[in-house]
Amino acid sequence: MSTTAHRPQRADARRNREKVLAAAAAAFAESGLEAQVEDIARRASVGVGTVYRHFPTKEALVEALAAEHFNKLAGIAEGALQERGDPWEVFAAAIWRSANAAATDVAWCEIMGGQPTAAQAASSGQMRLAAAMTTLIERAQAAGVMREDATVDDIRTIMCGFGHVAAAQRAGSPMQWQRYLEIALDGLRTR
Amino acid sequence: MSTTAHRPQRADARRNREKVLAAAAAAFAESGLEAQVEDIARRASVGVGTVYRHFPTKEALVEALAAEHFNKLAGIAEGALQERGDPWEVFAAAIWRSANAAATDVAWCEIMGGQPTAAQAASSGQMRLAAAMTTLIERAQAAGVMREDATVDDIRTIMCGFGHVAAAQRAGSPMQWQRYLEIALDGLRTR
DNA sequence: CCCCAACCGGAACCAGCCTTCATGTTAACG
DNA sequence: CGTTAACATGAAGGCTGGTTCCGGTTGGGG
Repeated sequence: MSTTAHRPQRADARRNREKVLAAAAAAFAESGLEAQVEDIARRASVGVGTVYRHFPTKEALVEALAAEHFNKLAGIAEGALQERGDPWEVFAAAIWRSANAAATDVAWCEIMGGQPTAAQAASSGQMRLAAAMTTLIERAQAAGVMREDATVDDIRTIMCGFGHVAAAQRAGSPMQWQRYLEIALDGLRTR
Repeated sequence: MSTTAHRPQRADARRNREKVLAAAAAAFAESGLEAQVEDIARRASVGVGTVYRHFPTKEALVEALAAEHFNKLAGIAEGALQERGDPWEVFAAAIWRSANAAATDVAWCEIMGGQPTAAQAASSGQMRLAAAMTTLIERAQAAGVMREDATVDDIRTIMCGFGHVAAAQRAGSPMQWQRYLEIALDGLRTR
């Protein structure tokens, strides 16, 4: 009565799960969150039913990818914690790295741009990201290179704006989000 | 064969058109662009068919309101052109006035945040807004109080981000868009 | 090799929402 | 007041896109 996992998971099932995840990542990256489940299934060479076997809902799929994204962002921020040098440069470089990672992925931008779901807010990636960012900010402020009143929420807000700008202008002027970041970062710096 | 307007428009028709427009403005302001046509009709005490008699499509209704909004923004910017005083203060005040006008109107924020449709881009409001903004920017730059490389497109981008931030966070922290603007404006200023 | 639970496929289903249309009503001109 | 074209109504239509479900398939333990 304890071995619920006598037949844990079939090999092909696991394989399909990965295919779906990869296909979803590609579809969302290209078309944003409005990519259709059927398109994802097609890319994975799988029926829609299979997608739903592995993820109860389209949103669950999004959530899974969002978690991945936030983990990557957390990784970038935590990496920056290790770096030596001018705290401002360290902070700014982390932001630029994050932006560059997200900019080519429409869904990633949209996730950053939208307000986080309950699931996201509680995800470990978000927590780690917020923690690392807080330290980066404090260090920069201690060195007197970042405005004293800046908070993690401000960064979140700026990155939210970034996400929208990058997602919205993927058709128009492609590099406008870089200008956006230049200006916003300048606004965070001490003068 | 010239008088196509023998019976130009019935009085009640004109009245209904206004009711629809007002109802749409209210519905969009409250629920954003995803407000439903049926809701608009209900608010106007009118059938959906009547809405479609006056506006061929929901999008046309949005377009009409968008034009109104851009005219208001143009008015604000042109008003600023008349003002005396530090060009930075004049510019910044115009931005704040615009933001405050839009912030309580979800659809307005979404319109600012989305990329402009062809119709919008060609609207007289947009043109006037861009023209006035350009002058405000040039004056500030001439006075040495705004970064030299700033352009109208940068302002557009920043206001696009603003729209999204304000619309996205209407549920969460309500005043975060103000922080956003503070920082972005600081980034535009000369240090 | 057999068998069964796990798994797959994709047509059918369903809900939300914009739009149309056939029918009934009304302003306004003569 | 009669006539008519303009107008209003809201149920029905149709499209889009997520989700379900059942008949068929298959991995893998015995």
